[in-house]
Amino acid sequence: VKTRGSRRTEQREEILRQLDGADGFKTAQQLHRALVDRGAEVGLATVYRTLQALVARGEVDVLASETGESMYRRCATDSHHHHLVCRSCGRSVELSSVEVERWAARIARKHRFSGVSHVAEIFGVCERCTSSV
Amino acid sequence: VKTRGSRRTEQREEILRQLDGADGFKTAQQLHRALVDRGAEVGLATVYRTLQALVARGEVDVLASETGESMYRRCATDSHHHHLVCRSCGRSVELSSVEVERWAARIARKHRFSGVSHVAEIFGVCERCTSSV
DNA sequence: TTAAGTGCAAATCGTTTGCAGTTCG
DNA sequence: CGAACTGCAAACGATTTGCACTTAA
Repeated sequence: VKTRGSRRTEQREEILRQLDGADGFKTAQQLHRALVDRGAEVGLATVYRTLQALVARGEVDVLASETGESMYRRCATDSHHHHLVCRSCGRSVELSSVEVERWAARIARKHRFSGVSHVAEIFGVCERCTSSV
Repeated sequence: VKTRGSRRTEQREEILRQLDGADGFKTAQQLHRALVDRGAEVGLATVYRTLQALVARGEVDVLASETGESMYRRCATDSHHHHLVCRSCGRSVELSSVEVERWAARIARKHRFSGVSHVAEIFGVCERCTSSV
């Protein structure tokens, strides 16, 4: 286990800036492309490494898209929550749900599973994307 | 769109047999390894192609593991449902949840998202695996 | 100075595909 | 016979890593 993300570097700032500017979940590749297009000099590997570090520190949320790629977003809430994600643009809404939490806990208890975690994400097409097609 | 899985072949039978024998979600690679170990002559590509076909026909369930790999299982219920999956052995329990369905529908409506789908899986370690460590 | 960070290219890993040779119906 | 199917190896796309070089502290 290395100590990562302890320094302030140009590229790290750029990546954070990009994350803040995004209004939804983006893949590492999308973020990198955006950075390059914008003129920022950051390598793809660095984007991956940085995102990894940010996730480890809990500063960024990851979720697996329906196709299996990891998507990242800087979330407002630092506690556990779920998302409603637009399949088309990645725009997302943070959700906290007592129902889901209770459901997961109840099921786990019932079947005597330990070390339980759960994922619950809703995918769809947001209003803006629906009308722009 | 091709017509796939219309024939009865030796390898298809082996794969189905393997799926029936499994008591939880398995990756394509795990299934393939098991088949080879058992002496069945099936190529990895065939396993992937067959699983794909089975999923398309709704005879098999897929879900993305926490690490992003696809895991397959022959499910009893043919309608939409969720799972409680053991991280250690893959053993799983099928769940149907009115709460989750209602929650997803309510959230989608509220934010005016269309074409909505959702995933909700619970991961943990089953009793048997917990005690065998 | 020196551990942390970076770019690049090569390496992984899961999965898909092109193709030539089988096989089911 | 002809469309499905198969194996194999090459192709892929996302992510990781080895390495030599740079830089923050």
